[in-house]
Amino acid sequence: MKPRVRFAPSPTGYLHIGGARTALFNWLHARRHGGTFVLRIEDTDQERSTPESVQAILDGLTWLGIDWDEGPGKPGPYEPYFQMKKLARYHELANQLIAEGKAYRDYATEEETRAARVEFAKSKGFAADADFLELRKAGFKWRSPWRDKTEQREGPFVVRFKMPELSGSFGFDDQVLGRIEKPYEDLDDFVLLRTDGIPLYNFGCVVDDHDMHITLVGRGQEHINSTFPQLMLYKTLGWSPPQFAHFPLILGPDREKLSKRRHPEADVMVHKKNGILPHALINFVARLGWSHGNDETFTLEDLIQKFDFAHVGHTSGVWNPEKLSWLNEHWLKTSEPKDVVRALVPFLADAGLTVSADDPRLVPLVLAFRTRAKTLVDIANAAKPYFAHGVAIDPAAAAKHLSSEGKAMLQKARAHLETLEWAQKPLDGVVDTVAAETGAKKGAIAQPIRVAVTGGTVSPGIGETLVLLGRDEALFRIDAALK
RNA sequence: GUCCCCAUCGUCUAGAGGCCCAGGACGCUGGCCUUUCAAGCCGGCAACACGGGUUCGAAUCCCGUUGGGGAUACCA
Repeated sequence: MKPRVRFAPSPTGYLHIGGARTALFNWLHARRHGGTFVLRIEDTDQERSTPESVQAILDGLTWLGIDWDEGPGKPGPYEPYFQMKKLARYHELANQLIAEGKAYRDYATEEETRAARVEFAKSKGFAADADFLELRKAGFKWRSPWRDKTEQREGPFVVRFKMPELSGSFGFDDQVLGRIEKPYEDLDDFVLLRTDGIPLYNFGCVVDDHDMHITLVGRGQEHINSTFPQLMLYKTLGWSPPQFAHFPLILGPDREKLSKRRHPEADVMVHKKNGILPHALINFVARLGWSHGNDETFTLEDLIQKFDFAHVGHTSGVWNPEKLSWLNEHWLKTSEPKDVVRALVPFLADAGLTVSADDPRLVPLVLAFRTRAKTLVDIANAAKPYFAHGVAIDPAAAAKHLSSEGKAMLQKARAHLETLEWAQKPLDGVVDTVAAETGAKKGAIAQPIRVAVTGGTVSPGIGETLVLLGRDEALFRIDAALK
């Protein structure tokens, strides 16, 4: 059977790096087995959900090259793919559960729940106004007086699942972690529908995964515990649950869970801005929590061919910016130059250069600087002087290499340069020619040329640099330096 | 607190009882190459959390301890 998997983000901000990896693992699984990858927007948190966030998620996935078969902009058989558009469906199911005595309307007022809370707090020695979560930690459980009533009345209510009183434990076989179990008694009457009629995560998630015929749910380990109430729902609704796969978390360099607040790198798009290739990020994030022997670099095809849940790790991984950087350097060096150029163009624009993607100077430029750059930003910055007319010479470099001897060498080199075919090889030869002629060291010839032509002491090889500049510009700069 | 998950170099990891006095990668570091800077190449440092078992034999299995993370909402 072809798998149907999904990525179900909540649109409450940018695409989070952890979410991106969850999406990737699911996508890889679908692509490998010829299955379907569904994108579902869980927008039930009305306070935090925004249309901009939906767009940010779509943009992030698109940049990474993760496409979806069903979801926003991709009509499919199980529409809609936004939870807020199928409220009626949740209500229908909730009412069915109520009618069957498997859920109930909880009309408990604020006062009633508070009274119960205060009583518990007192018995445990807490202040009367102790934080709800603190009390939960101390073992407070809300047991509604409406649990066993069926009467309806006016006024707001939440719909709660009526947890059966069962002994023993239940669980599931996680595709990465193995068997996970929990005693029934650990579950309580969780809320299905809020007062405003909007479903809560556990309910909406189960209904949608069922409705969308999801066969495997792959998500972060933070959801392990919510699998249990969800399993109860499947059982109660008479549905068979999908398989589950829980992926390890990604921690920040400080070993805290990667969060939007403290970790800028949690935003997928900051890496785009930083000049990281999308595939480098994919490669990095894939290797964080998954492995394939000693392999480190993977093309997308490799990943699709080799990815499996069995080799997803069990341990949280720490974000390692150096490794991301190395991977970016690797893909900068090994990708098709044309592809690098395409990714580079926006950065050129940011650097103030209006160059079209098919400018013939771009490929040689990428070839010259890709081994010297960590990011596309580096390449764009390096490229800038090559598009200008004339160059400002660094005084320290001039002092060192454009002394009278330096200029003498430069003069000799210039004379040869004029006669040569303007290509890397013959141009490189000029250093040897002058060295043979004068008995000087190669550095004493190459450096004055380099400084004259680039303004500094660091650049690609002389021949390559000269070609990049073009004959006219190169000669112009040399003459300027000679003055 | 309770429940759940986890535990190999600083970091990501290989390792499914003997092939491991533990391999790869990043980083760090020494060198080679070299007209600069990179890249590349060769080398080095560096780990099985601890304690008990099981076994002829354990990084690998079991138990406990410790440590880390996650969940405990009318967020997802």
